[in-house]
Amino acid sequence: MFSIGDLSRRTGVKVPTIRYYEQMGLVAAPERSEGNQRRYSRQELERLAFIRHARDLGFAVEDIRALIDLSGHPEQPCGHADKIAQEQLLSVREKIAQLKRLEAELERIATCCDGRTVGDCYVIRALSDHALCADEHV
Amino acid sequence: MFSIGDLSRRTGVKVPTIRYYEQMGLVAAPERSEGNQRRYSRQELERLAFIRHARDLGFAVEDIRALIDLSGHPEQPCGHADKIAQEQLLSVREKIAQLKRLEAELERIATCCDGRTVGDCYVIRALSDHALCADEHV
DNA sequence: GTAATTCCTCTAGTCACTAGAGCTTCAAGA
DNA sequence: TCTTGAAGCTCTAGTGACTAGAGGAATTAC
Repeated sequence: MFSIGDLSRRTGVKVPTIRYYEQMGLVAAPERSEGNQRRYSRQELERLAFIRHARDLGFAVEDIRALIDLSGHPEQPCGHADKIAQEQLLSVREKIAQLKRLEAELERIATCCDGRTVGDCYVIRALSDHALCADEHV
Repeated sequence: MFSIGDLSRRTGVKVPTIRYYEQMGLVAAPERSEGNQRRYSRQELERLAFIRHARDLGFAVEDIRALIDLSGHPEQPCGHADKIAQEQLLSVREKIAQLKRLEAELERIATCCDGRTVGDCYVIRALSDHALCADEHV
């Protein structure tokens, strides 16, 4: 039996976050001690580790809920789980592409400034005048 | 004189967002028409464009507030503006690195699944068992 | 003159937590 | 056994950067 603090240390999920997940229905409400404190089993530890892992990978809470539902039905075809993962991969790739565009422009902006005062600061000018942008971001 | 809708169309910032920026003090409260509708000058259009541009580049509202303050004092040294931009560049690079790690793992997870049911679905198994991860993400 | 569009304020919701107040329980040492 | 300090409890409210909707007023186009 683990206390909520044990669970937190073992999974790296903060204590208030565990309680929040319980409220959201992502983890079930566990047993309680005589003094009303949460007591978790190994199964619940594993589920929380699953959630942590999926959150680390950027899955939304709703996706995780779907994946948990799926994992409770091991006889079903797994196309759905696959689809969720594929979509997540796509969205990560989009974010990377977007951030790379930003990186390029920020590089240009942040390394060009050789002015001495704000009046001729390239950062400020570049932000004021979109025409200075090499290409459209977003 | 522009209505809030004109401003929105010209800058690409949504109408409620413009009002939100006003509430946050990022743009000044503009003049009003006889019927109490907002009327903006070209100067305010430009400031909003500046904000839009900075947001596109991922600057936080607080950063933008600092940049606006700076741009109001053109005689000051621009080290601060430069610093904000440099920090933003660093944080974008960190995000890219992080997302690339996620991409790699998701790729592995999402392309390996040749199981037919959830019971042997690689997606679910990989999420359940962190040991299947090639390397630590986060 | 009227109808459609745009505008107004206000409250509340989004996501995934995080912080804090005020209280109770638990575990370890004396 | 007592005490003390850490950890737990519930509850409300705050974060960032918007977004949605209600209910009404002003503006614009025909």
